[in-house]
Amino acid sequence: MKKNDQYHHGHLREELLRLGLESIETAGTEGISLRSLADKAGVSKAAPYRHFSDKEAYLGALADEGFRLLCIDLERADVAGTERIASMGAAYMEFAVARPSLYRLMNSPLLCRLPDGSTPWARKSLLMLAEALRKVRSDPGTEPSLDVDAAVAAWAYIHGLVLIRIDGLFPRDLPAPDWARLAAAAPSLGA
Amino acid sequence: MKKNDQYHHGHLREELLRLGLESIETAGTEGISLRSLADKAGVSKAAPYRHFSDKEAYLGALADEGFRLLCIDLERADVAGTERIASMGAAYMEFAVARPSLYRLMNSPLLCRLPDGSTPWARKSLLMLAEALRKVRSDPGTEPSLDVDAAVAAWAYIHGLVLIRIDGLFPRDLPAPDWARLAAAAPSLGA
DNA sequence: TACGTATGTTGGCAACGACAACATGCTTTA
DNA sequence: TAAAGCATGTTGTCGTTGCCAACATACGTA
Repeated sequence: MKKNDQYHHGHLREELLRLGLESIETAGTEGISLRSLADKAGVSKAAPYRHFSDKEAYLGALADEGFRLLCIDLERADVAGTERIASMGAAYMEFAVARPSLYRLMNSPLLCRLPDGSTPWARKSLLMLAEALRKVRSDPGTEPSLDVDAAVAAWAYIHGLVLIRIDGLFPRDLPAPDWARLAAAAPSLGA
Repeated sequence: MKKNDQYHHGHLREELLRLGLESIETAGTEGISLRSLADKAGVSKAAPYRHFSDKEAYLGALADEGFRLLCIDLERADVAGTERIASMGAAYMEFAVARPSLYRLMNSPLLCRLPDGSTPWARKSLLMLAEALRKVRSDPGTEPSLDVDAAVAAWAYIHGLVLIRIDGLFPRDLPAPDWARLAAAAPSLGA
């Protein structure tokens, strides 16, 4: 345990990411400011700039932190057998529903503006989905190679489904869709 | 034609929306400020607040303006026959690719925070998609009723596909998917 | 021990959203 | 027609934010 008010925080970078994950869902992505985070960390307003070149770099790091958490959930859901995709699809949707603002940040155009290699977990999570899809398809024993278009189709479906749900795009006055059933329908895609 | 520097602009609301549509793709959604728009319209910084209660109300109006444009494109693509959905799917993707920032705004969580009935064109465009889907399915002559889950499935697929494309989420170093073919695959959904 | 570097602080600037108080000009009606 | 009322635009201001420069502090290392 460190003394309370020392000049150097010690783990400010990790603390800022932790605080970001904590407040993004309550305050929304727009409600996150480096100044307010610095306040919460008990540190001056300019301190975050010692760890992140600008706000976009911080949000990029926060997004990748989100992908790290997603990878953990996907790993846990990666059961063997035919229900592999359904299980991962459900885990994927549960993650997004539990952390809607973070999920949006993770899939925002911000990511592709970041320097290559700055979001390793984002790449990892995509490869996990693609690999699971590949395994399911090669289970019958035909082609073990990855069909890019099929993977994108499945990804697009679950991604769109999740966004329509968490963004509240579906009209409130119409009968609500069966989200779980729709999420489980992902494997029937890309024939 | 009106005199140039008169006290009252006359069509400020429409002008602000027009300027917004014009600059959103070049400056990005984050780059839009009511102040800069007021400048471009040759009007003082507080003038926009006479027409929109706050920035969110303006962005909501801008989004609905986008849906109006989308409705026009969808209407044009609503050809009769079996390729109805493929045609509308292509039009949908072309719209989003041509106006990525606007498309993102139109499908942002902002919409569901707006008062009911403030985005009539958003509703219209969704109903157009659902109606087209219904027609295709009843073409064989079985059930004319709308299957909500099937409509959401098709919507989610094309929505996710478009977002993955315009947000640049697909890794640049992997072989690019065939977007057009994927978009045309929408009708095979939700069996 | 002294120096260099990483980390944190203070002060300040410009842009922005939003509000209040005021100015202007159209519209309606007495 | 004239005055009242309202819609619309202006000026001034405040608080917040991103970001930079100059400075302070502490840690590691030669």
